[in-house]
Amino acid sequence: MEPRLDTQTGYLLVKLGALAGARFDGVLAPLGLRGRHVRVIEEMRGASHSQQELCQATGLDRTTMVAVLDDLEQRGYARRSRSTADRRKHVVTLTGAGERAFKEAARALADAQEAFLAPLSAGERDQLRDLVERLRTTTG
Amino acid sequence: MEPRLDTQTGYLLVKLGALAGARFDGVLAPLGLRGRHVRVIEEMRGASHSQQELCQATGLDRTTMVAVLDDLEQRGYARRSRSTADRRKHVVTLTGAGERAFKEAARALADAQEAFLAPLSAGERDQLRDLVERLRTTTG
DNA sequence: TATTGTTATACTCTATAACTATA
DNA sequence: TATAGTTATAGAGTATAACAATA
Repeated sequence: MEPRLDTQTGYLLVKLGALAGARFDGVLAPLGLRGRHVRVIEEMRGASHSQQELCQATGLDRTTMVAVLDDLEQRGYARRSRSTADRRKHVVTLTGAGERAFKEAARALADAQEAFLAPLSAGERDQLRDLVERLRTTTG
Repeated sequence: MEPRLDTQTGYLLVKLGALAGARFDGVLAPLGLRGRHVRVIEEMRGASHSQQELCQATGLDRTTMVAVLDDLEQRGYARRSRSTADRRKHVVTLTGAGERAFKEAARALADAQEAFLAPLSAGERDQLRDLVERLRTTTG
């Protein structure tokens, strides 16, 4: 007899990932953000990028990027301006408010992660991180 | 400076879970099944159930269950019949073809999991399974 | 002709609610 | 009136393709 699917590592990984994702979404929601916004902002920090470059860095497609930047611009977290070098491109820059929003989001996410991993000891968390990272870089 | 989000355990867990889910979906697709179908079939094995009971066992809601059972019935993997005890209920039973399809799917999933976890040693897989399981039962 | 950003369209999912047939 | 199953509808999410402006 086959072992129950829901006792297997693969299934557990899928479920745990979904659970973690929901937690993180829930933490960002009160800030009016979603994961993708945070990832895009993180990418913008320190330097300006074209939308194209942001797409490559984050893996979002360009139509999604338009919507994300619309959101960020509307909240005053980012600004778009035409590139003088290539007028097809938009130079996207992070505002001070955007930087502050990122810090707040990063803190909230770190707290949520801390709570999520709380059942494990420090050593076990390191183990988990190592195993997961290796799977992701090797398998994925 | 904050550490990159994509180097953190929580983020890695979310991504790895999504990756594993995509793999498993990909393995089931050629069989014309999705995860939910397999979970429902697994629940039906050995005993008959009402749709309601299948919903409780799998966490699917009843409108989704209708679609899943439509699929399974169309493929000849399941049959619905009126309960004589309570004619509102459908007694759902697994067919021989359904049982065979389940075995095939379970094997394909086991192979996919094996490949997915291949970068880890047997001991590390046990570790991973233990850590993930504990997180899921404690945190989730 | 190709590229950047944008908009429009269509498709999938899901969640809700309305409907039927029984109880 | 409540329950089991079904169907219909609407909303969000995503992916594709068409479009405008530059190059």
